[in-house]
Amino acid sequence: MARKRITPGKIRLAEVAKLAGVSPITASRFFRNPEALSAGKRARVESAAKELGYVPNLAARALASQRTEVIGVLIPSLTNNVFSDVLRGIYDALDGSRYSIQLANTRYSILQEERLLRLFLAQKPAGLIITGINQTADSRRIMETVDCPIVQIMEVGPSPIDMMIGFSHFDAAKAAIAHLLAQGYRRIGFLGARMDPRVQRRLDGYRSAMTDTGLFDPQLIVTTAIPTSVTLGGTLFADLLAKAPDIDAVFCVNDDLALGALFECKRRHMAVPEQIAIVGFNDLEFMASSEPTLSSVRTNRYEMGRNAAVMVIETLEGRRPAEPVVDLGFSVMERQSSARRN
Amino acid sequence: MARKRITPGKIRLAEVAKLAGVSPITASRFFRNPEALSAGKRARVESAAKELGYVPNLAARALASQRTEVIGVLIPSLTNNVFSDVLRGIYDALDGSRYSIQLANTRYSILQEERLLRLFLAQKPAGLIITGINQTADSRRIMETVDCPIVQIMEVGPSPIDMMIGFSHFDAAKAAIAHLLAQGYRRIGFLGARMDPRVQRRLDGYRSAMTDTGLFDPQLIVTTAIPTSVTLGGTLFADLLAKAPDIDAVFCVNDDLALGALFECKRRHMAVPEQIAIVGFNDLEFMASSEPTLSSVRTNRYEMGRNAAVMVIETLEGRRPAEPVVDLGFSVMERQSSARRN
DNA sequence: CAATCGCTTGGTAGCGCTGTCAATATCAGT
DNA sequence: ACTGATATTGACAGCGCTACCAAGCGATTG
Repeated sequence: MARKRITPGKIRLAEVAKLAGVSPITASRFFRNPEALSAGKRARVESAAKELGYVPNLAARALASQRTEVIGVLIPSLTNNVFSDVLRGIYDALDGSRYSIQLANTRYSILQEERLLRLFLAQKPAGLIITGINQTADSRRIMETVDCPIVQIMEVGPSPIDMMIGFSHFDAAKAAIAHLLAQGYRRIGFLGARMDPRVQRRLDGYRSAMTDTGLFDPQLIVTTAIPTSVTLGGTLFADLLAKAPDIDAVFCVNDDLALGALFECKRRHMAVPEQIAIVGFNDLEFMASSEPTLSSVRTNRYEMGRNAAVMVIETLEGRRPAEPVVDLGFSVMERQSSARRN
Repeated sequence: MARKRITPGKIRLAEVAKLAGVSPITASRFFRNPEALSAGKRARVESAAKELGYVPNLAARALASQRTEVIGVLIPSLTNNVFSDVLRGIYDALDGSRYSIQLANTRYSILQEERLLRLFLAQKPAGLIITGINQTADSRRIMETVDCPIVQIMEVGPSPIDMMIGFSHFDAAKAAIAHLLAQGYRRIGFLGARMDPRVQRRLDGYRSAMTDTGLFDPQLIVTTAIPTSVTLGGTLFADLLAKAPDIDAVFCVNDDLALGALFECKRRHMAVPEQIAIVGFNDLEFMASSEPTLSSVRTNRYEMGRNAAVMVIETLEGRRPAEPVVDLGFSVMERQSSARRN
């Protein structure tokens, strides 16, 4: 004989319904769609729930309704402060809503991403936020067949799986180089780390700008697969100087590298921007307060995360955004480190 | 009449059991405690599960077993890169395990923390990781009655709720000041932002060290409730100089402030460390590669997160750590910015 | 050889909630 | 007053899994 597992003190929906004098199903509706109840019952259920301190059992709800209120988030790194800004936006947008976040780290591997994707989707998430536009063919196929809102973040490109929010890394890098060119710099080096797809597109933007003006020279490019750091910025800058001692500017694919390059300049007593101009990417907070202040390409990371989450929620609530692809743009913050040479 | 909701194609535990030629309950046991099965059945269930691509339904499992495999994590900030290191440690430790993370941001409010705590505990988490040792009395009471492993992280102190891992912020700050004193600095300023409980304890450590040597002077202390930033470091340092122009060193409660102070020194053409020594706190990556390199107090944030998660898992699996309170210590990284004056 | 023991396996029921549909109450229109 | 339409409410069963208990079975023991 199987046991009776009844937990005596626990407050279930049935208890709330009983106190409110309605059927359990009506009480259930109160929590999911209050408008469907008459004002009287609505008030009764509400006060009964409050009186008993009722908290719905999410597992039971998920099992019965065959869906969850969890939004899966796949990002490539927890270290990179770019993603912590995005995450903050996502968490802020979901704060106070019924939805929660399940986060996973792909470690910049699209195979790992595919594995995590399968894991997530098996639990029927309410929505999905995924980084970038470079997924495996299988990942794409899986996501296209699944029935939940999906937002690709960090960049925009052709053929979104569902929705998309970001900016063009190619254009952003190109604009940074255009700024340096406009300031009169000609031998502009490129420093890149990690070289994930978005960094690659920044390199493409750099190459395009340099080629357009006939200034392209492969000697000006230094890249590595190593993850970024300030220290690495100094090292790469030193490498660049060794390869191309005549550079007059350097574009760094992120601000950590730019800061590292700045420190390396100081160590070598090279004047910034007189001898070397420096431009970074992302416009982290410290760029505006360094000495000299560092130019950078501002990207709207917090807004990106926030809007991505909002897009998912709106879709879930039947108010799908009119425009599935949102380009948040960027702006080149021109500061002392790349000021016009005299 | 109610409907039959049977989903035809779906692979449930029953299908796996059927293919393996065992009862559903035996298949269930395979996933929870493989050792309980005979080798033959174990192999049969395993291959059946793989063949069908079975993925357990976590909601059903949670409902039936009355517990989840979710570890709740309460941290005060998503912006602060100190916490991103801790989080990375937690995620790494849980990677590949059956447990997942539910993260929430208390925004440095213990009332918010209490609210989130109630929310979490209502879902019966497998474990809990919570920041700091300053919880509301109600929070403490709730946590003491709940039956799951709890780890308080970031600092150590008396009367842990359950387990604890961190270090003494008081001792760490005191050691930093001791280092400056040993180097011959006497008028040592203090820069503090946010002033959460841990920062307060660093201030206490500073005060203690200064008082011990008869050098304490309230004019040397500049604090603010504003969240930290590099820019703020510059501003606070300027404030400090206005209050106490004769300072010869400054201890900053974190590295962002230290970097801001360094830039402010450069702007004012004050030589570091000749005129002003600078010591930060946390030893973020950039401290070792700035120019001059910046002294700091190294804290083991990644290890803290990792070990906290491991402590939770070990407890869940019946191997409770012998020592419930772990002091991870710290080390003063003595670099150029606080080198002995000539 | 019966009694006992430990290991493995299975049957039954139920975890707490919601989807489906039917039933009832309410209301406007003729 | 009656019909049909609409707004509310309720009954039922079942979502997929596991807790509990019992039974089967070979090995051990006196």
